[in-house]
Amino acid sequence: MTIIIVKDLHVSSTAKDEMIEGALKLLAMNGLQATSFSDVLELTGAPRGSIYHHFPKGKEQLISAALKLSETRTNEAIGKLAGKNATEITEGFLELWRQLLIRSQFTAGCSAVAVTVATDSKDLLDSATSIFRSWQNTLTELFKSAGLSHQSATQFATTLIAASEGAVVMSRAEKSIEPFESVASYLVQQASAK
Amino acid sequence: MTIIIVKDLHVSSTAKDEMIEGALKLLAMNGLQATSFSDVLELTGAPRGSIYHHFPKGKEQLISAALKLSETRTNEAIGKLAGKNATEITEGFLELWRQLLIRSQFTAGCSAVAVTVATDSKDLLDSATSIFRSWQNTLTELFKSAGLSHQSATQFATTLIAASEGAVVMSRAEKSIEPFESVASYLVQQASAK
DNA sequence: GTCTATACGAAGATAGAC
DNA sequence: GTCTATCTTCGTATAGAC
Repeated sequence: MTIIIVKDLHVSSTAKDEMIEGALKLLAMNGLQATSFSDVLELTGAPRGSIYHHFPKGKEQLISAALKLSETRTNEAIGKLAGKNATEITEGFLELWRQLLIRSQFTAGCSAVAVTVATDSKDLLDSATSIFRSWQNTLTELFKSAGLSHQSATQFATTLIAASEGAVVMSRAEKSIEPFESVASYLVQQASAK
Repeated sequence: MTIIIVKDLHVSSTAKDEMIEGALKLLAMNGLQATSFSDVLELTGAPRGSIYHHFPKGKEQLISAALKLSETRTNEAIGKLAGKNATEITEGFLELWRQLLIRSQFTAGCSAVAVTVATDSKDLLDSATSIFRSWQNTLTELFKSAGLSHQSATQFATTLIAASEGAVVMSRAEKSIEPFESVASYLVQQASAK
């Protein structure tokens, strides 16, 4: 009897989805300009002929789809923190970034940051803005449900996002979890005091 | 009588310095890959023939010099906060970023972040790391002089840097000072409680 | 939906004259 | 130190066959 190990079981993944997925991965690791069609094709094994079939508007459309995917995914993850207290919400959000850093061995970061600091396209900047805004809104609501005032929830949500983003960049630069954990520890402390 | 207005009076600026200066500006605005020699030449008016005269190792050398310039400048600015209390140090550091955002109308950010999220060069990543590390060290010392414990100073310095970096990115995305000010307000509050 | 081939431009880098 | 010209590579995009 032979056992077949399927490395990645994507039940209904199309070539298009694979490309979006690959673009997101490369975006987070290499930045916007360094995410080329060639790289995406190499990573996904997708055929070159498919690019402009699936993304007639070219690269912007692919990147835009990748950002949209990132927004959906992260919002799903954040949504699971509903009903928890401020400390748990903070820890849960930080855990998402911690996993990204560790799994990628400090080579990956936030796709929205990568795009924001490198794009000249209004549309792509808007897509990145949409990500930050949705996190902001969701986290603010969660913190309010956890008992924080509107003002306090808003401010702490924004700070949590900003500090996480910055900490991820610092840990990528250092190739060490240390800066991230230092910031994480501080934030959890703050949340627990609320 | 004719009045001659000199737009930029750099007493002893060489073509090389102008190019480094220009590269830093473009890096902060457009990101790493989008900072091309052509753009630097256009911005500075430097002659194309000078590039490989001044930077024989090419683009990496130019970017590396720009990061070094950024490190020197920011450290000078941070150094001026010596002897101040925790609140003033925090406000002073934040003010540097606020000025960058406002002067550039939310088009510029941190060059070290731009490089970290977009480079594949070990050397350039190290240059960025050096920037974060020097801020970290300097701010930690300042906070210790202001009366904080070693542990507390370290953690707050790291968080201040991370949160500032993240807030700058968010404000660039939103093209509004709001996210930055929300984070800044929170951080100053925290510093004042120490 | 996928393939090959190719056009087109931009960017980094080099050579040699002045 | 600066100039022009050129080379190579690479990335996006297009065309047309299968």
